[in-house]
Amino acid sequence: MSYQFKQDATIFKALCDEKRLFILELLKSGEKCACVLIEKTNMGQSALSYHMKILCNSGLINARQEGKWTYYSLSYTGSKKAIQRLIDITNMSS
Amino acid sequence: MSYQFKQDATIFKALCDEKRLFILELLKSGEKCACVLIEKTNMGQSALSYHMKILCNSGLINARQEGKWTYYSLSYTGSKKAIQRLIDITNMSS
DNA sequence: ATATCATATCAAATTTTTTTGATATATTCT
DNA sequence: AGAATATATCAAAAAAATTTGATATGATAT
Repeated sequence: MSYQFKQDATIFKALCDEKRLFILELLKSGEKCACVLIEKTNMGQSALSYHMKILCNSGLINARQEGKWTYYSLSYTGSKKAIQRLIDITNMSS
Repeated sequence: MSYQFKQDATIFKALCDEKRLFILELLKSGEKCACVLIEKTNMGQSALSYHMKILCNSGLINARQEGKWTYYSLSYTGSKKAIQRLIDITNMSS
């Protein structure tokens, strides 16, 4: 399998889980601290950390460290790229 | 988790596997019979059938029966919907 | 310096997804 | 009708993803 397929799979893997979709939904209203996400999602701390890593690796979100807190936000660039890839994959560019 | 998250997860689940991305790539050049996909993907028959079911359920592809053959093709409607959902999820509509 | 807090990482347990081989079903061919 | 073919489905095995609890790391507060 090509590098492109691997890359694309990583992007859409991030989107194929309901909990991660809920996290993205929460981020639509703006940057959130991990602690807020833990609270709103009712997830354990390490489970949230696991999901945030998958989301970060996909490029769909950005992480920012501030002291002992980590803030997450939707990535404009990552989102644009994901949409473009989906358009390509589904042949909707032609 | 809401119905919408479940629906969206089903769409992106279809896209998070390299083999399914390869199948979609093959379909970009037009409708293909299952037997052709088996050949080009080097998959077992039942494995292909499994993946095609996931792709069909996502709405991204259409299946058409003709005699003993099944033909698959990209779904324009499904693709458009998937792209729209991704735009929504990533807040790129605003 | 020590204690506390937020988050990351690890390993084991659990759950979900995928593969494989066998069988079922429906269609065509003889 | 009986044989052959294409695909779907099932159940078991294998592989991958997720959860959980414990521990590590690094920052702030006392």
